Amino acid sequence: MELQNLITEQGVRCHFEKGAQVFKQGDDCEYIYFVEHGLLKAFYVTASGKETIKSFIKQHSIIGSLNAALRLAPCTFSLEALDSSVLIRFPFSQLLEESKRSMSISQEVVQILLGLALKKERREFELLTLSATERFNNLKRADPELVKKLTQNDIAKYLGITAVALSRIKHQG
Amino acid sequence: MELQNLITEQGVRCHFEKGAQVFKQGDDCEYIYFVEHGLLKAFYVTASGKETIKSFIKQHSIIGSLNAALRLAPCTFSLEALDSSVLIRFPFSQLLEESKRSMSISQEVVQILLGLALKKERREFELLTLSATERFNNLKRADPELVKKLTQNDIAKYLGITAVALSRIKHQG
DNA sequence: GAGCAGCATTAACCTATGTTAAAAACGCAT
DNA sequence: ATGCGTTTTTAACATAGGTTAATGCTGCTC
Repeated sequence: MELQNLITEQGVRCHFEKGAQVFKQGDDCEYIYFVEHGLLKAFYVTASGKETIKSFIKQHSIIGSLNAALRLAPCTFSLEALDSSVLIRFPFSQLLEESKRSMSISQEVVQILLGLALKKERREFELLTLSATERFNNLKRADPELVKKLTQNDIAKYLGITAVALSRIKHQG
Repeated sequence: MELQNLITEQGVRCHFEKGAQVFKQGDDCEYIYFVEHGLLKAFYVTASGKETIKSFIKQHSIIGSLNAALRLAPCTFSLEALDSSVLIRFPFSQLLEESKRSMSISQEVVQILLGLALKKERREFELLTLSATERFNNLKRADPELVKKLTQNDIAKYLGITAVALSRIKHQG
């Protein structure tokens, strides 16, 4: 857990109230954030103003816009606290530097990226092959606690449908 | 390019004719494959028999089922040659071992995983926020050559729609 | 160049989800 | 408990995409 120590010791702890934005789509933000506690949502807003949620971020996960962290482009999504949250911010470039110096950090980075890739693959699978109803049932099964905490609106935006459609799904025969 | 050498020298070269399956959904397959040349598709088949394409794999990319490679579960998708293809197969566990021994290999693995995560993120974004028409236009823009080579059916399965719907999209006003 | 196989298009109808708007339920502050 | 703002549900209608089946096109093979 060398990486954990590095981030906790050298990172900057930031507090965000419910509703506060950590970064916004279009920002330059070269940090990654470790969630000490709280709950957040990462979401896209399309040109027409429609919001869709990429993922919910819980305690002890790491989040950041890869595009922005790698300095390839501005953030592709926004990050907002759904509950009062404490994050530790750490420059991604520094993480990559450290990973070049320390074998064990490099290994931890590999593990984190593998975990990320697995999660993204599961999400891609669901979006590509399941109906909204099936995706909703999956989410309830995978994380019932989370479903209880969220508004219908945020659940719907995560599933890629509207709150109206979600309400129909929940009450259909 | 230490990793490249490792794979080319110690991996096993395999030839697949058009239509041949490299591995099938449900298989145990702990290898990753480097595509020396050719074109392949990675796809899911649902319980009801519907096929959806996860990605097309071109020359010089690396492909494998992460779930299977990490020995967490059987392959979640199948891999099939769309053209006669030459792949070099390499055990994923060995790659992780080597990456523990060599800093530069570990760094290359990080780079590959970062690239993979970026690609998955783009795909997730498209599936979540764009209509089938927009996804089709994106694909044409991003890789017109690929679009020319594929059948309408495979393009549709990649977009998450049917060939009938794709035909409508192409010919609509 | 006739016949066949595989792919692409078209048409008709069906279903899931979107949109808008109104009504109902809930949750908090006083 | 009352009232207000927010969230959820319901309803009515619109649209994208699915399903099935028929038709048309392309390129082989003989």
